Amino acid sequence: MSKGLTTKDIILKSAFELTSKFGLESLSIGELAKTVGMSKSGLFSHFKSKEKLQMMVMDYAAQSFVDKVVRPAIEKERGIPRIRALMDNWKSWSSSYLPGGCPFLSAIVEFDDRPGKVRDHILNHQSTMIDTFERAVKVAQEEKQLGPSLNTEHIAYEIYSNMIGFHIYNRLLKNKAAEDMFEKTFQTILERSSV
Amino acid sequence: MSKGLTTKDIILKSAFELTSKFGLESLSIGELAKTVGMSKSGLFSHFKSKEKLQMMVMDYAAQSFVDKVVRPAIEKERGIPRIRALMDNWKSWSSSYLPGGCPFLSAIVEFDDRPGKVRDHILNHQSTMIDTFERAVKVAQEEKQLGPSLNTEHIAYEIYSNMIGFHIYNRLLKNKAAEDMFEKTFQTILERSSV
DNA sequence: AGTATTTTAGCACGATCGTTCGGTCAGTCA
DNA sequence: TGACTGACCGAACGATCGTGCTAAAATACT
Repeated sequence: MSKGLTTKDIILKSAFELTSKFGLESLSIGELAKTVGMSKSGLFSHFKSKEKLQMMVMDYAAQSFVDKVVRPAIEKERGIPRIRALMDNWKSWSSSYLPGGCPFLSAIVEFDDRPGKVRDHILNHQSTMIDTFERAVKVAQEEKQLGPSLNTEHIAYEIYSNMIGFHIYNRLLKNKAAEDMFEKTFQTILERSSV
Repeated sequence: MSKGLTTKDIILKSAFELTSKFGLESLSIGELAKTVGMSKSGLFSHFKSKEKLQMMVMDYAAQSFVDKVVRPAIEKERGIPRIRALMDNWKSWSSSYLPGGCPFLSAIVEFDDRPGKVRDHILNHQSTMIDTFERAVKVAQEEKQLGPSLNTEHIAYEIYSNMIGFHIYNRLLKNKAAEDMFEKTFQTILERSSV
């Protein structure tokens, strides 16, 4: 492992945290260099454009999501326990590893009218994330814990909407009942879908 | 009505559209001046800081939401038809009057880690919006179209989450089934809540 | 040890940011 | 008619933006 890789990781970790708090567009190279304690140009030479930095930050975020949310969930038993674990892991991920809001959500919102490589990159990651939910639902279906005829894409949509709704209620609105409503809605989705 | 008021409205309309596309932070005074065809300083003198401009843009957005979504819905009969109208009006509002994404959503996401007057302002508007949903649900309850014991705050949460989820699926992910899933989820929320 | 390669800093560039200032021009009212 | 007001512009400010160039410092390799 070369020194460069380590430095790059330190930079990306800081960039990830700044993105969580202020978004991908507000992430500036000068500010980032200041927080990691190196020169603007020294930092810049690791990436070679802001676009590449932004995409690497999203990769870093995706990696973090896979490590802390998806992988531990896959080790749980197939079916509903695995879906349950995805929800739990995601909640602890966003409370323990994100100093601000969800970097995917802000990236989506910021870039949905900015066509280009960064937008496509974000879209890819987000699709993968939703696919993960849908696959977990399908597995529960195979395990006969969920009805055989239900629309798995729709269930994934409802799970996703519930997560985003919770995230906004919890973070911006600071609504005390957010977690409770999130749980109740999640339970309802499952019950309505069970055999 | 003075000339200034008219000009200010033109500016705010443009600012509203730019915000819808690129967010409240990316809204720059120079760019805005260019799109409305006046000088940066001439435009600036109408607001007196970027903060005030941002807050006025949010006011403009809220006014537009009330005019196009809330008020027409209130003219419908009390109860479920009114909730239905809120959903329909909101969908046509975001497709007909927004050149980009929902300005409230982007503002929320951008500012939830930027304490200050702008953040508080956004929070106020968003709370009002959610209150509107909750009140419509309560009215349906009074009309005995929805169960007497249900948690109206929770229903408003589910309606809101469904809207945000649809918005993201529809706009960023360009998912063809987005509208269909939105409708099905909305129906489910109502059916589950009816007496 | 000395050489080659990578990593970092320094400096500068053109552009744009929000903001201020001085001034012009039209309209209002005494 | 003359004083005053408000809308608007052009120029400029200090700061910061992303991005190059060059050279020094640090590291890896022989």
